[in-house]
Amino acid sequence: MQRCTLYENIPLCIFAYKILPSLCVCQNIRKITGDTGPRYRLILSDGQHSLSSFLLATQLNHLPEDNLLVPNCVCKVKRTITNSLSDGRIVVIVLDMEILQSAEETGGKIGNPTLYTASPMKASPMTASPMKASPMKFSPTKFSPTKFSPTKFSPTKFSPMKGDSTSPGSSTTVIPIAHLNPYQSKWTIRARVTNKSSIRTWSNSKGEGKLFSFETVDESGEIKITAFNKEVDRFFSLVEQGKVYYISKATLKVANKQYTTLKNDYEMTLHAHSSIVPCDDSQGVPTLHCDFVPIAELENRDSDTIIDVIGVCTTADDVSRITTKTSREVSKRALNLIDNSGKVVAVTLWGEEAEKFDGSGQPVVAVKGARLSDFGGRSLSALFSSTVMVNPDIPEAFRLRAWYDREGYALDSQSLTETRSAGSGANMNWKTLSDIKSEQMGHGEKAEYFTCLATVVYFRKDNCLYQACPSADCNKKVTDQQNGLYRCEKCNREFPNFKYRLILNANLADFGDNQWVTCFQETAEVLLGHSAETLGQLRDTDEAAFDEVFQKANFTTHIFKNRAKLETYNDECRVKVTVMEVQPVDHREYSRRLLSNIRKLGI
DNA sequence: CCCCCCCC
Repeated sequence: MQRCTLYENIPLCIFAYKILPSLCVCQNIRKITGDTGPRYRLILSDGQHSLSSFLLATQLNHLPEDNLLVPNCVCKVKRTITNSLSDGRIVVIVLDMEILQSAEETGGKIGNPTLYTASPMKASPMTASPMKASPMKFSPTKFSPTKFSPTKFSPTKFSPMKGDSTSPGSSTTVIPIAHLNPYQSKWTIRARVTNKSSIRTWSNSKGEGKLFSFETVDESGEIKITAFNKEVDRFFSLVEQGKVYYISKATLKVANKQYTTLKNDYEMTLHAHSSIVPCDDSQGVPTLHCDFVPIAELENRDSDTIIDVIGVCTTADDVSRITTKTSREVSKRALNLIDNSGKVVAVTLWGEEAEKFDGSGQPVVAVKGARLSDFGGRSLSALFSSTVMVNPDIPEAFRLRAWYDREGYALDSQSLTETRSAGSGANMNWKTLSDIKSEQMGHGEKAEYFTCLATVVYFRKDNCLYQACPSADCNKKVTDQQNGLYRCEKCNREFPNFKYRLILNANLADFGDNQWVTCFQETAEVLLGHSAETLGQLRDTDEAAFDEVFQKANFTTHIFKNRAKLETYNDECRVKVTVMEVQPVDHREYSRRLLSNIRKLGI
C-alpha cells in the first residue's frame, strides 16, 4: 500500500518552541465552563503522540460551536502561546488554527497515538530539534495531500525571540505588535505614536470618567491603546504624536471592529502597572506612512473612501459651532488645500482640531485618513481616526511649499468643492425621475426645483414651432392673416414678419422612470442644437433635414435643471415639469450621478 | 470603562 508523508513530522512538544504551522489531529475536545464564558480544551495528536495541554483561545470558540473542530478532524495549528502554570504544568493556547479536513472526510481515528508524558517545557530547544520521530502516516484514501502544500520551514525562522537588551530596566522581551495577544503577560512593544486623541469624558449608566486613546505602529503592525481616568493623568502629557515609546504591562482585549479601522484583532488598555517609557532610538520603527492622492485625482475616487491628502492651505474658514442631528455641539473649520495638480479641495476639521488650527502663513497641511465626500462635488472630512499634520517634515511638504511659493500662488485654481457662493453645488437638489412621483414633487404651495441626469427618449416634434410676434419683448403667437401680414393680439398690431419660437415637449428617461417635460425656447435650442429660426426655416424648406435634427438629438443625455409645479387643467391635477436649464454631462459627472443613484436605490 | 466620524 502506498503511504504518504504529511508535511514535516513535528512532535507535539515542539509547540513549546513555536515551530508552526503544524498539522495535527483533534483527538478530543471538551467544553469547560468558566466565569468568563465557555472555553474548549483540546487533545491534539501528531499521529504518534498526543498531548492534552491545549486550550482554545476564545476568539476560536466558533470552531467547536459550529461543529467544525470536532474529534478526528485534521487541522493546521498556525499560532500558539505557551503559558506555564505555577505547578509546572504547561498550557498551550491555540490562537489561530484552520480546519483542513472534517471528521467525515478523515473517516475516524487516525494513527494510534500514545499520550506524550515528558513535560515539553523541560526539553531544551537544543535537545528538541534533533529529536527524531517516524513520519506521520496516513492512508492516501483517507487524506488528500493535495489539499495543502506546506512550505518547508526553516528552524531558525521560528527560533524563540532573542531578548532585547535595550528594553528598559527589565529582561522582558520586545515583541512585535503583531505577536501581542491576551494570553501572555510579560512583553514590551517598541512603537511610534501615530495618532493621539484629546481627553474625553463620558457619563452613562455604568458610571463616568475620562479617557484618551492613541494609535501606535511598529514594523509588524499597529494597535490602539486607551487610557482611562488615573492613567489619563499619568500618560496624557507623556505620550506625544510621532514619538517612539516602550510600552509594557497593559491589558489586551479583543478589539471591537465596529469602532476601529486598525489592522489588529486586539487593542490595549493601560492600567495601574502599565509602563510607557520614551525610546530615543527610533531606528527601524516606521513613521506614519501616507499615500497621498493628488487633489485632481479625487474626482475619480468613490466617495466615502478614506484617503491621504496633502496641500497648501490657501484659505481657512473661521472656526464655527454647529449642532449635529443628535443635538451635540461641535466646532468645525473648513480649509482649502491646493496641490500641484492645480486643483483645490475643501477639508473640514472638527472639534479641537478645528479650534486649534492656525492657517496663517498658508502652511502645508497633510491629512492621513480623511474621508472623501460628495458634498459640493468633492470634499474631504477629517475623522477621529485621521491624523492632521501642519507643515510635516516630509519631502512632499517641501516640494509643495517650493511649488506654491514659486508658481502655485499665482494659479487661477479650480476647486472640486463647489461652494454656494461660487456655484450652484448646494442648490442642485439631485433627484431621479421616480422621485418626482414618490416625493410628490411640486404638490406644495411653491414650485419645486430639482436637477436630474436623464436621456431624451422622445420629442413631440409636431407643433413644437410657432410663429411669434416679432417685437422684442413679445413672444405671443401671431395669426397668419393670409395676406402677408401677421397679427399679434397682445400688441394689437399687424406685422409683415414673425419670428419662430419653440415649445418642445420631450420625454425624459433615467434608469427608473420617465417623465414628460416642457422646454421653452432657450432650453429647446440647446437640446436640439439649433436656433428656433434655423429650425423654422428647415421645416419650411427641407423636412428631411428638419427630421434629422430630432433624430440626432434623440437619446442624448444631459443634466436637466427643472421646475415642478402642480397644475389644474380641465379639473385634472398634474405635475408640470418645465426644463429651466440644460447642461452637458461629462463622463465624470455621469458616473458620479450613476453611483449616487445606485447607492440611493441600495443596489 | 469609550465607541462621537458630525454641518452646510
